Amino acid sequence: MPMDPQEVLSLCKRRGFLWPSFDIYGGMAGMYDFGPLGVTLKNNIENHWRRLYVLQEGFVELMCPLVSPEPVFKASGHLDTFSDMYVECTKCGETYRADHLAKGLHENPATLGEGELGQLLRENGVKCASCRGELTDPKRFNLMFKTMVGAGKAKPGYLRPETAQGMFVNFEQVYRLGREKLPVGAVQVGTSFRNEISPRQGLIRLREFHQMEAELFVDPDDKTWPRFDSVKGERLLLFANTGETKELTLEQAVRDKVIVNEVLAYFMWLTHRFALDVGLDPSKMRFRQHERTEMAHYASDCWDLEAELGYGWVELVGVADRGCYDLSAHIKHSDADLTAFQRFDEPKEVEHEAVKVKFDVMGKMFKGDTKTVAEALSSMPVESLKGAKEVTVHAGGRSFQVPSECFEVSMRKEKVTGRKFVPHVIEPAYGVDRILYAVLEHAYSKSAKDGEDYVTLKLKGLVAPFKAGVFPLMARDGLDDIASAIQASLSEAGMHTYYDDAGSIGRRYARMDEVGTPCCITVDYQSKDDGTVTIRDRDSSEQRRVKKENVILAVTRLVSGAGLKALEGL
RNA sequence: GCGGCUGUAGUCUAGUGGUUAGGACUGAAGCUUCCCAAGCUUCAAGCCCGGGUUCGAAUCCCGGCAGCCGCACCA
Repeated sequence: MPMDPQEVLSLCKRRGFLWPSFDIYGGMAGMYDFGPLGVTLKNNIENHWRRLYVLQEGFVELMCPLVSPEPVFKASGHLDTFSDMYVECTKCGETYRADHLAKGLHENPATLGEGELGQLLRENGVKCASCRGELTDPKRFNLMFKTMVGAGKAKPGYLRPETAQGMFVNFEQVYRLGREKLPVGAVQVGTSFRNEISPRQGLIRLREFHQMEAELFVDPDDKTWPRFDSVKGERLLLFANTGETKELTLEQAVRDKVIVNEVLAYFMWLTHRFALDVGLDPSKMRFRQHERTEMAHYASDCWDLEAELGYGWVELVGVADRGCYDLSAHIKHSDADLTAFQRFDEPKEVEHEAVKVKFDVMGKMFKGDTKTVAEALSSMPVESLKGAKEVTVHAGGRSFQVPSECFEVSMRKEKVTGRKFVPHVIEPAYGVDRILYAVLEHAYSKSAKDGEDYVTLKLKGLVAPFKAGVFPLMARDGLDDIASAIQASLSEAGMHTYYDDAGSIGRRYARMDEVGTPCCITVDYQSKDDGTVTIRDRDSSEQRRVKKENVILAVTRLVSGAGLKALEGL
């Protein structure tokens, strides 16, 4: 039975995980405040992710500004493709994507400006599809928040719609700091912004949200990953865009070309691993391959990790092979050298056919155009020049007839010490808020106790905000002193705990169950006699006695999911 | 952004154009040597915001904001 998200969100507010922002001023759609438990849960999720990507896989972490100058998004394509033009019906108010209406009227309507597009629609007499009413002029709506940086001659700036660009524009630094070797990867964990038209569904579509993105720069001719072998027998459930659904080992998936390459497969596996670690239910998870039409045009393959939630199947993570698109775009717009260089073991003598321009002949013929023509000629494929009496060269918007006296094609020897290339990018992009919500929903468990609903959040110890509750059975007779000392020792050991001496013991257990605390320590009268305390496991609600000096060890074991039997001898 | 539905303490909810908006849970203080939301006493907390109609509006109307559903959107 699907969970009602309202119920989960209600618990989130009640217990201090998160709630809609700016409530006292009427609220603002698409914005959420994180409360004490939500912040801790988010930190725990993010830190585990760092453990995998930074510690285990060796990515380096960056932190870049949220506000970026316009050229960044001109290069990335966000300025053009992230903004859509709309027209509205003046009669019934229906809105349409202007470029969709212009389909068939122009070969590429997406390239037109507001004015041109408006004119095109008017000339062709396009009317509202539902009521035949007149349409307004196209209006641009960009999903990026715009601002101005500085006063006076202020420059436009945009709140970043993804963290990825920070890694791309810093490729030179990342490559250099990685000692100029590939593969090299960078990650960024932080806030991004999209001015969504209609935010919906709680944490699923926010205007201000959190991402954990990794950009792995690889040699296009070597899309392998050193740790692949250790996981190649692991299985993933794959919904391919061919319509087939298969459970395959990573090795099979790569061999059968279901997944385009090894490194992509590896990071899909790592994503799966991460999802299990933070407590997502494997029976409500799948990888879905993007349809060819849905994939960005430059991507060679893209898979989403989806989770089944009360909202349906929701994308949590996208793992894409983005080819050389991002770095090439920044090379083109910035003129920076965002390439990698692979030195050969031995320099190679390479012989190849090359065009040699005879400037003496050409200069007399083309005068001031010589340079332009020569450059264009040199960049033409050698095959098209060989044996030709005359070739047509297009340069500077003009055509030139160049006779063969002006050049010759000959073998040329070159010493090549290595190859220079634009790395390809493998991008695993995680949506923190969606993952956090999915973790909560998958952990949400309701049972009947004395005819009433009893809610337990079965969070993994790894992500649980509190690792243990610490209670004196009675807040007197010295039980409270013992309990306080135990809490202090757990804090010192780095564990976030919750001390509670109020109300009945069952109520205190219930409070902890509802926020997913894996275990509770209770100091009772026996503790005074023999120095033991009880430790209760959340999911079974059973308890064991352990010596109070072993409490840290006991909590550590329960948090790691070892179960009560791991407490033998403590 | 469009259309439909909705908005009462932290949560769930009752409510009639008319006195002090009712209940449950939660929360707080206390009592009860008290291990699974027990019991008792006391307390705190609410009509989304702004206009209008009316002698009088939580209730009717309009606008805004927010939520849900559908459409559109989701590089």
